[in-house]
Amino acid sequence: MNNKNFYISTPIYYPSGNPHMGHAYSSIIADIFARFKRLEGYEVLFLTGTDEHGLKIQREAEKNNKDPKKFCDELSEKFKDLTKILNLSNDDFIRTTEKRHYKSVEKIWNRLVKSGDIYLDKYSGWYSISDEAYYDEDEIEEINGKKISKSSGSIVDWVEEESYFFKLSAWSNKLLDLYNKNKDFILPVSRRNEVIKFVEKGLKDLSVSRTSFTWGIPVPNNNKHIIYVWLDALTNYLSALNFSDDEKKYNKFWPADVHIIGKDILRFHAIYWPAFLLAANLPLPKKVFGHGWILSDDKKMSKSIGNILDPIEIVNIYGVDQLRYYLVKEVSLGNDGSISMQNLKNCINNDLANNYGNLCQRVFSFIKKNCSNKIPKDYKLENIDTKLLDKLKKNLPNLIKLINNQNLNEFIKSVVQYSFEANKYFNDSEPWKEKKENPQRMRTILFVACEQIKNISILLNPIIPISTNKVLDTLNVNPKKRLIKEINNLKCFEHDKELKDSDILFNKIENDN
RNA sequence: GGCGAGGUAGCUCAGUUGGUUAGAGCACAGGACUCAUAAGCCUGGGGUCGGCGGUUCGAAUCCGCCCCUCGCUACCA
Repeated sequence: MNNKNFYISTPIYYPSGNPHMGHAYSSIIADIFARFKRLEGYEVLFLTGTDEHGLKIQREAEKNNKDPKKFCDELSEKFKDLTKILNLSNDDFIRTTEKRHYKSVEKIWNRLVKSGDIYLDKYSGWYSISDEAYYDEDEIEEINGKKISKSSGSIVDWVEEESYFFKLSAWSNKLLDLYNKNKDFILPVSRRNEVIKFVEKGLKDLSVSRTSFTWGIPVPNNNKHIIYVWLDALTNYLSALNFSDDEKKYNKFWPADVHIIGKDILRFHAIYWPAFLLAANLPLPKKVFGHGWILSDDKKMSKSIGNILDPIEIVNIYGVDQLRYYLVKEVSLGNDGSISMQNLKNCINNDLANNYGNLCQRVFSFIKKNCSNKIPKDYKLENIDTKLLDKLKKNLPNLIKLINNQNLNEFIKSVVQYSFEANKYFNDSEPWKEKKENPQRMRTILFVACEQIKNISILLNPIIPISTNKVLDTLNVNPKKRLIKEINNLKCFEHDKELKDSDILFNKIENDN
């Protein structure tokens, strides 16, 4: 019951090319949840990494005249760089080419063989080399004596390949049970329905080995085969716990609390992964959250349209907190979301610079000029003050719930609301008038403003950690007190210390058009 | 084709079990103030809630039909 551990993962990324906005988005939202759980006092394991096997990587490596491992070393490094650029708080970075991963994949494989869920058979079907895809009988047609794919028009050949199979079909009912009993297992709900409908149609056994290429983990005791990349890749979530030989870490963090993924890999996480685990008699992750895609000006990003938004470039120009904030504010988590440079600028200027940033600035500079640069301690709270503070305090359980239900958008909306209110409070209280008429009142207003800035900063900390830490540094709030439970604890300030110097938090962005 | 989701202000969306003049943010216009990044605060315009029909004292909210958009439809990940 007192389990204060939390395990969250991003997908492991396929490094066949450079990191892009989709990777950044998955990572950022996972990071936000990880950071929030830490603020709640949890011990968090936040995992990300790279998925490095498979035909595509092998091909890309060959194209670049590189050994696949070396090829992956270079690209994986770029994904590691991205974790720094995005200021991710990941505790580990797993690569599927690591020894610890090989060992845990082999362990899973052996368990599946032992349980009788893996068997050797033949895979056969109409295969198009150019499409790299198999087609069903009804997806092909015969023209001039040649079989071709209806959709792509490419020639297909009948091929037969020896393959190991996983008895996926045997698990349909167990999976449906799982979806039924755990309404939260697949989120958002729309995705859950998709998966259920899909499974209800019945599942075929899954081919889980390949002999047509070599870049992968060999099947134990049969080196002719390598293990199917998804069985390989999904196991990373266990490898990072040293599944094969460290029970302590495994027991502490498994099952995972949530796998954050993109909707494109939902099936693998919501069907294959729990099926593998069920068959291996291992506990299942508690939640799989499939987010939508990031579109640029309502279109999928592509080189030919020229609408690619590069996360690294945006971070370089506008800053990492700015990108993080914008992505989670603008995109409704779970749905596809459209982003644009114009909206990014508006968002930075309105929410960050004018609202939160300027709130801090106006309060801090007022204190500097009128209170010897120290947060007043002789405050006497009046109705308007407690009303402001209590509103946030009372809503706190609800805010926590929003995060734990992955309702990031509502969460941000609420927090921004507090920032509005704090600005209004400052306006309405008119400390510049009280300065002459009632200095005591002025000091109270400034204390309350600082307290609310502290509270808002803690709440925004998982989203914009660098900026909020600057604010909390300015306020001399001990890093150990930057926790959810310290919200509305009026004793976090060291009133004898002067405020640290603070620069402009968020520069406004000039519109050049 | 089959299954599913959705169409609410210029844009992004909220609208709980049907109930008084349909809301928020952004964008736009005006006003008073000055502590602050010419920021903040106040006020305002703007919507036949996809269309038609039905149930009801009353529907964005329930039912039917139609139009439009999007997602899933198995081994590339």
